[in-house]
This record gives sequence, C-alpha cells and structure tokens, in this order.
Amino acid sequence: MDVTSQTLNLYQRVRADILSLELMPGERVTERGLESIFGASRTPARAALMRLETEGLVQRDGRGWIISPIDISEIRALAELREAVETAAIRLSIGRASDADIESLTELLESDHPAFDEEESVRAGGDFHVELAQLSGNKFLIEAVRNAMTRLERTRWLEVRTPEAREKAWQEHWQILEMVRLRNADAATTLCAEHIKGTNERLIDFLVSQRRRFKGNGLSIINNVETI
Amino acid sequence: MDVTSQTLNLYQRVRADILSLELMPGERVTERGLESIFGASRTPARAALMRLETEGLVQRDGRGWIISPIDISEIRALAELREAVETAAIRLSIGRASDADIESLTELLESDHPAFDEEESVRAGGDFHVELAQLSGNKFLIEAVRNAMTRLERTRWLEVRTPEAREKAWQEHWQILEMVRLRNADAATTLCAEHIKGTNERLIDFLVSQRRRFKGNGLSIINNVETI
DNA sequence: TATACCATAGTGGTATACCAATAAATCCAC
DNA sequence: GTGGATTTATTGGTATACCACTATGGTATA
Repeated sequence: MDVTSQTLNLYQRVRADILSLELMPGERVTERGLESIFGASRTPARAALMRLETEGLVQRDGRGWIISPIDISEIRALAELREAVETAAIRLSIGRASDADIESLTELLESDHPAFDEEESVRAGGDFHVELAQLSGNKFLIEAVRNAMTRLERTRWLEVRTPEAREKAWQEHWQILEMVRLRNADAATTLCAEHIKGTNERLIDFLVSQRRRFKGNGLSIINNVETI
Repeated sequence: MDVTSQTLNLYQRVRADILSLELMPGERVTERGLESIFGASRTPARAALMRLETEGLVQRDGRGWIISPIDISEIRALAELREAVETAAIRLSIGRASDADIESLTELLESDHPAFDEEESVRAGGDFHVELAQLSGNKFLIEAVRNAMTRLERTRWLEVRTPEAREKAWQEHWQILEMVRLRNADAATTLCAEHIKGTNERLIDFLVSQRRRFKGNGLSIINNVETI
C-alpha cells in the first residue's frame, strides 16, 4: 500500500487504494486483513467496509467482502443517471446561479486547460461535473453526481488516454459552461447529454475490446458485457 | 416502542420507529440508549446508526446523533431530484418495458384503488413511484427514487389526509401509467412532473402553515422554512 | 451575587475476546 | 485411489471493556 499517510484514517486509505486500483476489482478483502494491513482494529475496518459498500466500492460476496468488480452494465446505467441529474442541475443552475459563480467556475476550468498530465486530467474532469452541479444549489442532485463520479473513477482514466481525448473533453466542458453563462438551457443540456453519452460510448467500447484480456485470469475485473 | 417483533433486527426496528415518528425528528439518540431499548449491544447499534445516516434518517449532532429533523428545504430539493430521475425513468421505460410489465403494474395499481385507509394509501403511494421506476431497468434511477421516497416517508401521510386527496393522487398515478402504456413519453413525463410538483407544493404549504405549532417546543421538528 | 474552576458523568471511538457458521482440508473406510 | 465424513481454520457477527473528550453542574472565591 503506497497510501500510508498518518493523517488519513483507515476508511480514507482503503478508499484511496481501491480508486487507485491497488486493491484490484474482484479481489477478496477481509476485516482482519484490513486490520493487519492498515494497523487498526476490526471496528474501524468494519465501519470503513460498510461505508464503502454504500459508495459501491466494495460489496458483499456471500458472508465476505470483495472489491466491487467493474461492471459494464453498471457503467451504462450510470451514464443514464448522470444524463438525468446533470441536465436537471443545469436547468436549475440557469435560473439560480449568479454570474459570479459561473465566472468563478469558468476561471477554474481555464486554469486546468493545459491538463496534459493524465492523473491531473482525471481529477479535473471528475471535479468539473460535480462543480457544475453545485451551481444548482440542490444537494441531492450534487450528491447524485458525486456518487456517480466516484463509481466511475476507476475507469475514468480510460477516457483520457490521449492528449486529443483530454482536449476534446475540456472543449466540451467549456462549451457547456459557455451555454450556462449565456443562460441557454436547451443548448447547455443538449451539449451535456451528448458529452455524457459520447464519453460513455467510447469508454464502453474500450472496455469491451479489452475485456478478453482479463477474461479467465481468476479475477472478475470486468463484468456483465451483456448486449453492448 | 411498539415494534418489538423478534424477526426484525435492530436496524429494521429503529428504522421503523423513525418512520412511524415514534422516534421524533430532532430527538437525540445515543448508541447506549439504543443498546438498552432494543436489547442488543453497541456494535449493531452503531452499524444501524451509520446505515440510517446514509439514508438521511439520522444525522450527526456534534459528536452525537439525532433523528433527522424534517427539513422543508430538503423536501423541495427532493422534489427536484424526483422530477429529474422519475421522468428519466419513464422515458427509458417507454423504450424498454414490456407490455406485460406495464399491465402487471396497472393491475397492482387498480387493486389498490379503494385505498381509503390512510396508512395503506401512504404505502401504496410511495411504492407506486418506485415500481414505476422499476420499469426502466436502471438500478441507479430506481435506487434514487427509493431513497427519495424514504426521506419523504415521514411527511408523505400529510399528502393523503383526505379521501379526496387520496383519490386525486390515485387518478394521477393511473393517468401517468396510461400514457406509459400508450408509449407517449412526452405526455407521461409531463403528467409525472406535474404530479410531483403539485403534491410537493401542497405538502410544503401545509408544513409551513403548521410549523409554528412546533416552533419553540424544544424539538426542532421542522427546519429551514427559508423563502417559501 | 457573579464568575471561574474543577469534579463527574456520559458520550462516541477503539480494541479485543468470544461465538456460530462455513468452507476447506484431512483422514479413514472401502 | 476415491469418496465421504469429520475435523480444523477462518470468516463475519456480537458483546464488552477501556479510552479520550466534552459538556454540565456544583462549589469556592472574589
């Protein structure tokens, strides 16, 4: 485990290791295993697992626990959820967000423009959607977006494999925000929906094409191809 | 506590007592209090509180716990979330649900028609929206609806105080489902959005008018009137 | 009388021992 | 050697003891 900072509690450390794929999807985890690995007792280990379960990062496997496999049907469902809540958030934002708030987010986005660093780009791309939703002022919409982005975080780096893909995503973010700034709800929501769908399709295609590499290696890293 | 069935675990019993308002909104609860009241140890009591926290039924108050107050601004935000996810679920359902599934839900709704019993009506009304969302086949949309209905459950009985209100709600449910059956997405989503908004407005109006009854009695039962 | 201090009781946080269930491994009979 | 029964190790579930912290109420002093 490379996350060993003393300032992070057990939950935060396990979560970071899941999101960084050091704890592999499908891998079995035990409460006593976390206890010894992270140097705490079972009580915080159990609390961490229960919390991570609500975030969809771990799940029950019989009586035990596993790191949630990456599930292609879940990814498609998350895209549908995101389209619903993010477009709703945009419509509310256009009626509610102040010019200053929009301007502030624009500056934040532009400060991230030369995001040719991959890891930085993953973070910035995920944060943008949450911050865009924040303009709506609706905590449930914000939480829904944040939750979806968490569940997608382990695959999101696949969306930004190339500098071209990163630039394309940044441009789409900028265009959405520009339409919000102009208070054009229809244009903003359409752009956002297309952005989510397009990104999702490219991600699914990549996962399906790569899936056979993992197939039968003993770990169920990528699940449920279904009828893609 | 009137919920003492041996078949329910501590989490289920505490949850039932919260939803039935036997544990009052704003009331302070302690882990050792639950331990003695429900005859279990602190470990399941803590687990229950953590789970109920993610459902929004309890929340932290400093280092302690309180039963979540009924928050009017939250109720409005939940209506916005519901409009987004329930209309999205309907659009997906129209493309995906089988005639048989829709017929099955119609029969279920019609079997509840003479729902002049108040408690039964609360249950049926909440279940309908979840079951309607089920037609979408998207587990995240379903879960979002279920979660919203849970958070609203303590106030939902206020929406069905009179037989007329219950009949009105039932009729609106039936009309939405009829438009789904006819695969008319625009009509179904419009009716659903209006149903959610109308129900919500009547609920908020009632809560605001009743709020002063609770004001200053030592318990913060209803919070955050804001700019209604 | 008012205020500052201190003792105390009660809180959540943690560590750990014990339990029942289960799955794996081993051993014995055939 | 093989199959079945039995033992054993390991799991999550639970109860509980201990800790640090905090809020509260009483008391002593200015």
